[in-house]
Amino acid sequence: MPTIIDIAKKAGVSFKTVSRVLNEEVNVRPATRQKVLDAVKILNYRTNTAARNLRSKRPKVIALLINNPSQSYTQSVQLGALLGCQKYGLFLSLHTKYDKKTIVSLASNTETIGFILTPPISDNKKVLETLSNLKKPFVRLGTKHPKAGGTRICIDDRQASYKITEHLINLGHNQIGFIKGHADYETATHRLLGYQEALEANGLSTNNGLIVQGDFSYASGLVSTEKLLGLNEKPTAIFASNDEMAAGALAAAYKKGMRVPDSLSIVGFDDSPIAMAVYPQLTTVRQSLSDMIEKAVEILAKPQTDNKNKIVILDHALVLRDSTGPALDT
Amino acid sequence: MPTIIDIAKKAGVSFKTVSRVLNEEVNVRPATRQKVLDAVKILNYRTNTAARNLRSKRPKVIALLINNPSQSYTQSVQLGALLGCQKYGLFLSLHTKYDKKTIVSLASNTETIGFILTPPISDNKKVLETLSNLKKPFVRLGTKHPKAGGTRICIDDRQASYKITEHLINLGHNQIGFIKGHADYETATHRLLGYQEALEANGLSTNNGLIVQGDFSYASGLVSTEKLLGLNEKPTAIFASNDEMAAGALAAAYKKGMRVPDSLSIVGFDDSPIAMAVYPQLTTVRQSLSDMIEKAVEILAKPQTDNKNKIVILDHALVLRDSTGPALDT
DNA sequence: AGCAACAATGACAACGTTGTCAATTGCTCT
DNA sequence: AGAGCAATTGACAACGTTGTCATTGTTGCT
Repeated sequence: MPTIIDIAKKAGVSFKTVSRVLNEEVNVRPATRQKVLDAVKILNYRTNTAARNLRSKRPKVIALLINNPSQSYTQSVQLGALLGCQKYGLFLSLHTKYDKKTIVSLASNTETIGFILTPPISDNKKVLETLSNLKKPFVRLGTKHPKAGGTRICIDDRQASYKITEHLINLGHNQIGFIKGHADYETATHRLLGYQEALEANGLSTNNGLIVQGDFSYASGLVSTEKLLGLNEKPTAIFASNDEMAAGALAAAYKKGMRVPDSLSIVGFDDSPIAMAVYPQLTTVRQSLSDMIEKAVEILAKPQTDNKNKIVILDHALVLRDSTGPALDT
Repeated sequence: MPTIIDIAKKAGVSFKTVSRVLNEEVNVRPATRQKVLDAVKILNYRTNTAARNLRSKRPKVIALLINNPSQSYTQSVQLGALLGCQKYGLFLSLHTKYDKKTIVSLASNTETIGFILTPPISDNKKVLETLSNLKKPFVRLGTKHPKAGGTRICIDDRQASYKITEHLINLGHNQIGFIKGHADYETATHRLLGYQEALEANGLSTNNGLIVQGDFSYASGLVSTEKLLGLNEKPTAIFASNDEMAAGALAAAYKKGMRVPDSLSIVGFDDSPIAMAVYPQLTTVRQSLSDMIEKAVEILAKPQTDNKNKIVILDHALVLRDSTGPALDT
């Protein structure tokens, strides 16, 4: 492998000048820069990151904190994180433990640039408290709440929820059941709010026992739906706060012998792979977690822009598939 | 951050001895080792990996080649890879492009330890040819075929397939449709063979037009099942070569108004998250891709053991859920 | 006790880069 | 043309570790 010294010889300059060119420092004459770049190309030079890190102490590792590695959203999270890190020449370290000790030890590692928190860790009090004392930047995914600082990246869950609820209302549904997500997730609250606002805006009651607590799992979607379908005033549509619970809702409907969407409409949220694997395929809200996390990596990788306490709101989209249909005439 | 020199002072030895202890070299007196370890603990020392990498030139990166990052199996692959890398203090670099140029450039990077190939790349002729000229170790997942060398890690697809087919036969099914996987995947062939062997062993015909070509996608599972259900001699059970196709098969059954498992049994393969998200939940074969890949990382991380051309066969398990039931009396 | 053989430790260079500061070059202005 | 100044380049140390080789300590044997 060639070193900057080899490049320097080839280009007829000092190796320090080569270093300057490679680091895009100012005050290098264009002609000199070109000579160096040519030599780099000819010798197929690649920076030795170990040497660079040793001397420059530029940190190189992003710590990604995730709660439950088996959850469906982690796939795109990991993918986005890896791709983002590669884009900026960084390394990713993945953690499913996030006690104080772990975080402090990560933060005290000079190689660590900062942290990315995924829900529900984004709103975990202890973690935020620990991080706020540590002077390392961190990005929180899927939350709007200012709390202990850090850049936040999310979609407008409330608006998305409003829109998908309105979609159901427009189909004629006026008894819409809602399965709430796990209380630790801030998104769960926003999705509920959006649902309630849409009902109110359309003159429907929001206080009729149609809201059931779930926890984002398939099992909770199933149980919650069974509860809803056992009510005297059965819902004609069910809004599950994520796709996994919507899949559970489908299962509950089938068990009762109901056909979706003929006698019951179901919507989910996330557009995870599951949404297209169930029958009928789910009407849902698409959000790109991998975009979120790539953005998060970018923010940590380029700290020059002032991102403290900033909030980034990404796009979402309503995805209409086959799990929703007109309400039955009653 | 303390350095080995600080540790050396604290422990009253030379910094070289500290280095020896940290690298678990032989020929260090236990008492000396203990003094060093105590100092390490007290000062909370952490090795500076940049310095270590610079001097030792021990390579530190594992290149993971995957075909389609959106496929369901990639989640556990990535997870296993990341965890494995962390266990051995390595870094993971993920690649979805695997043309000759990419591979050569990765291999020429001195930081690269070796490659892990996931299906169908494990049996990609071009890739194997390129790699065999490059003197970097590689591990191939999900294939038994010797071809161009490299350690192979897989389950016994044939036996697993045999067992799940036999499960259907024992339920009384004698018309079992089979949806083949994508031809590029070696596992697709083994699964077919296991199915055929089980039929033969039980005196059933294997040559009756009940084998349809799929490509491991949901859509192909759906279309293939429609074909099978359109036959004069309809199958009473369908064996889809993976869970995604099984989900498609379920959809096709529902479209026809059939109930699973009452009028049609369906089995999948992989036990991916989808298997538990559909209704009814799938009877399938569990294989742990994350175990496979952790093993792969281990093999690359500890090259001292002679693993050339070795094959590692991991366990699998039949998972009986709700998508299979007794055959109809006809 | 004396010596060999080997185990244990230490001294110091080297890895490839960036940081610091000094030296040189080129430009502007009189 | 020469002074003065900024832009550009270069010389060399330093980063924290491991590799090499020399030195010291210990054990077993005669």
